[in-house]
Amino acid sequence: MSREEMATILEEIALLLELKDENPFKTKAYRAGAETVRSFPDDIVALAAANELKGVKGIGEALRDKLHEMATTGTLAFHTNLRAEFPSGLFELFELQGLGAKKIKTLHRDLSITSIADLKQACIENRIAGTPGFGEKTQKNLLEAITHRESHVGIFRLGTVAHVVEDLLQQLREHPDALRVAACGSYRRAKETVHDIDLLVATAAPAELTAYFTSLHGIQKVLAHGETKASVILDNGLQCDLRAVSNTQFPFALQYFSGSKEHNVALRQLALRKGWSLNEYDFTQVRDDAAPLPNVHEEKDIYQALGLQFIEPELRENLGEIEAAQEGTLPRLVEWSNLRGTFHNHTTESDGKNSLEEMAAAAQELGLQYLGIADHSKSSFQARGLHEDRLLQQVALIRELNAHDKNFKIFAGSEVDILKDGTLDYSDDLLSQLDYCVASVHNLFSLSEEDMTKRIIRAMENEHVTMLGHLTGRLLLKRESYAVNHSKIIDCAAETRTVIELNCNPMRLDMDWRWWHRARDKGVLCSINPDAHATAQLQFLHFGARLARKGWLRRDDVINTFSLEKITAWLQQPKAQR
DNA sequence: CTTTCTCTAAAGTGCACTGTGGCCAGTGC
Repeated sequence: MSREEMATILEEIALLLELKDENPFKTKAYRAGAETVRSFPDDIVALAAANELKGVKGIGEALRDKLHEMATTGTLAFHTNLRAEFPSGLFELFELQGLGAKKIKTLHRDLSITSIADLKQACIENRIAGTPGFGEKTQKNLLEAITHRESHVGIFRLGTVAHVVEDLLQQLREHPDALRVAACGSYRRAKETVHDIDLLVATAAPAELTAYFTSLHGIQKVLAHGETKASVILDNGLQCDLRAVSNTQFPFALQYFSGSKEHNVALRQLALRKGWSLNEYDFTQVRDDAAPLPNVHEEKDIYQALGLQFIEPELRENLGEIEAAQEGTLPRLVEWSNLRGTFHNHTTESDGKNSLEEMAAAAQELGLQYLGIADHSKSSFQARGLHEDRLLQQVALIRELNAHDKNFKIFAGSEVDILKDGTLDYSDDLLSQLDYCVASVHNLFSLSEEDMTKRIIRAMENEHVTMLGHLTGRLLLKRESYAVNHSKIIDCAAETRTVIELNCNPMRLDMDWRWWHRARDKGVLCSINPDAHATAQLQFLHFGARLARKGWLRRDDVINTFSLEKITAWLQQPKAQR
């Protein structure tokens, strides 16, 4: 049994105990146990099997025994028995906004509802309103939550698919007949969410490659399997297509299947003007007076033949990139390797999983020169936000650690809550003692657009606010953005010299890439921040770089490409002069 | 269920919002 499986079972037990109305602290202990298992810095499965978990914080006698049972037998009787008490469909009900254990229990007990499908039917038949604890409004809200969820079935976050895709690519590359391998489609264009994955392989033996592909590990179902194309559903429900083409067709197929559709339509029109037709396999002459066909070995040759600069995949949305490529004015996009540090990260002081020292070590290992620590402020109770004295202690510790290391620097900051009226959770005096500050909204999401915009603008006007955190608060495929006027925020950021964060936690990717081009043109600077709550999450910076590219950002538009010397001096300047 | 200012029993993030049902309960951050 894997570490992840053990953690998932503990989490499931927590849900089941909630349904049984157990002591809330008991359920919390199981959830905490799941987290401990996930982030344990050693081989916890082996330790559990050997019964050597005594003394691990958060794992007491009961969890120790259960982990031992799972690690040795592969199952847990306690869990199996508990599961048998409830229908399995109940679990999906937890995914609906507004439903928790208590209400699910009532729905199950009073209305025999055991799945989302049941619930939907009951809402439509008006059977929910009138049940104790449920009224007209709740029924309407539930129906909306179900609709919202349905419209997102089959959509996946970039962060969810990235490692699956990279794994499939690696397996394909290992096949001796695979000459070139690539992922295309919206994944290659770095869309924040994707519907499916398009893989491409150049080979002289297409049938062997498609057969190999359909037999790979992690495939739930084969939808179609032909000579040059195969479609499968992966274990996580994601559809994945493979196309096998010849080596000469490869650049055309790569270009074609990378899209976007709109970008390709515009490209084909350009080709027609030269007398060529462009499809997924080659150029062909369609007029007698056509120019001679170009030699194409790589994707960039296609763009060159059409009189264009090479257009990076992230930009291919037909949002001005073709015109810019004709004029030769495409930006040189920022790259992951340009990043020297990052600013919005948490530690165990608030809701992070790793200590200050561990986070700093991980950042160094990643090749960064500096790391900004921005734990939550006191109003974020749920995240164990820091009161003034704890923040000052943290600052002192950071100063002390910095004194020992000349090659790496920790910046002392805070993710300070923007309160309802736009004032901040700490005094100006305290904020002035920090190296920088990220200001974020964490509550009262239902304010009107006008009030929310005013609230955020007031915060940006504070001279101590270096940057604005996750502008819209969205959680991709889970929670809508709160209402906020992007244009006004961008204008204000330009005026007040407030940096806007590109929060690159794959759940957020906020501010949205569609706004960055405009912000950049107004002179707004970007900070790519992983919002890391654990050392491994510093890797989210990879997604950040890709989304920044998608937003047309160059190296100099992103402050965490600045060297340690430059960023140190930059932070010390008064905000108005940055 | 775990931890501890412990040795057997108590304490364990706390507030705001929504909607329902009569001044509270459930959910979410």
